[in-house]
Amino acid sequence: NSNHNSGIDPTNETHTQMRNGRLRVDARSRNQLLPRYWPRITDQELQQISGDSNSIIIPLFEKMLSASDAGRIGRLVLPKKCAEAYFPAISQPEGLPLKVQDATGKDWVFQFRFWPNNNSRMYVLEGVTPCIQSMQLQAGDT
DNA sequence: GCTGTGCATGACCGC
DNA sequence: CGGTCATGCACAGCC
Repeated sequence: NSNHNSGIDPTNETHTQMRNGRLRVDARSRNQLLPRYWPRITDQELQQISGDSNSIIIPLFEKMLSASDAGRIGRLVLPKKCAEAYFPAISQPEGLPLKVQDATGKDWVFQFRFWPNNNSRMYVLEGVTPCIQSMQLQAGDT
């Protein structure tokens, strides 16, 4: 778990909630992300995901899928701060292919890229349709 | 037509 | 009121 981070005050609210196994909010997420993207996975769910592996899994962010995320376009919009905090830095719009592993150990490859948007960027994952269909994800799912 | 790509637009929300 | 992001939409290829 993330308690190895010495910056966490053991008496604060986040820690208490984690001890109760009810709500986990990683300290870095609290600092950088809007509350709507805070990971809300429970310790119990996290333990189920990690299974028997020796991996330490640190929740970074969660997103509720929009209709267009889960639709047929196959593109999932990434919240900008989430992408820039936790994904590789990309300087070209074409971005990078990202290989990611789901909780069952299955590998997926998504293209992590961005579009120019006003004077900023919109980050997206392309090629998510196989994953979304395989997991039968719908709008509103996390 | 239809479908995918690349961006534009505008509602919405946090400040 | 400025930035974000869900979705609109024009354009290009293709059938």
